[in-house]
Amino acid sequence: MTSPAVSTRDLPHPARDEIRLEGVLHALSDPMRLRIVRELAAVSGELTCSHFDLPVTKSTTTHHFRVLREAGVVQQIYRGTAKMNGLRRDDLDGLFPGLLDALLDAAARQAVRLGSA
Amino acid sequence: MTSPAVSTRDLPHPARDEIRLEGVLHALSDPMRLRIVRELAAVSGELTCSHFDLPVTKSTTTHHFRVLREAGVVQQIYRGTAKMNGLRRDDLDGLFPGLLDALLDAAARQAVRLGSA
DNA sequence: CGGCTCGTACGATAGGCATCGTAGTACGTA
DNA sequence: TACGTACTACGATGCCTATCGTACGAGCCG
Repeated sequence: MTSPAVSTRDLPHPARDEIRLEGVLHALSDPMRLRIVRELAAVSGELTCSHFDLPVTKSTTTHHFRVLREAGVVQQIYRGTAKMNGLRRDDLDGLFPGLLDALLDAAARQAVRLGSA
Repeated sequence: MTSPAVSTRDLPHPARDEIRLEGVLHALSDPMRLRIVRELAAVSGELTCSHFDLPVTKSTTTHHFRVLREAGVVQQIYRGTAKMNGLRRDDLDGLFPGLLDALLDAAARQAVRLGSA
C-alpha cells in the first residue's frame, strides 16, 4: 500500500456538482430514509449503520444507506468493521441553501403533529 | 341541483391534515412534476392543464396532475371544459413553513447551475 | 487459529409507477 | 343536434424498488 487509507474498501460518492435535487427528494421520500437522516441531523456527527434500529432487515438497511449515499445525502467511510455515516450538510447547504433545514423542520413538525397528543 | 357548484364533477383532494411530507417529496421528485410546480409558482395563479407543453402524452400529463393533487401539492377544479390548477401554497406553508420556498429556490438554483453558462 | 460481529452481494419476489394508445365523457358552440 | 375541444379511464408494458433470505468478506478478539 502506498497510502495509509482509513480502510482498504472505499465507497463511491457523487461529487457535489453531481448531486441532483430530484435524487435528494426521492431519497428523502421514503420513511425509513427520512428517519435515518433525521437521526443523523440530530447528533450532527457520525453514526454507525448498526446504531439504527430500523424495523427492517440488515439487507434492507444496507440498501437504504446506499440510496442515500448515491443521492449525495450522506457520506460513508469504513472505520474498522464499522461503517460511519454522516450528513453531507456542507455540500447540501452549498447547493441548496436552507433546503435541508426546511426539510428537517418539516419532518419535525409532522412528527409532532402525528405522533403526540 | 341544490347547490350552484362550479361543476358537476368534483375531484378528491386530501384535507390539509392529511398531507404527508413523504408524499409531497415523492411528488416533487419527478422532473415533470417539479417542472409543473415551478411553473405554477411562477404565475402564482391558476393554469389549465393544456397550458403546459410537456414532452409526454396527455394521458401521462393527467397522471402527473393526479399525483400532485393526491399528494396535496395542487388543487384542481373544473371550469367548463378546462381544469384549473393552482398551488396549495397556504396549506403547504401552514404545515411546513419555508419548505416550499426552499424547494423552489433549490430548483431554480439547479436550473441555473445545469442549464446556463 | 477460530470464532464473532458488522456489513455486502446476489437472487427472488411483489408491488409501484411512468409511459403510451385507444376509447370514452363532459362541456361549449355552430 | 352535431361537432370539436379538454380531459379521463382503462389496459398494457417495461422499469424501478422495497423487502427478504442466504451466503459471503473484512476486520477484531480470545
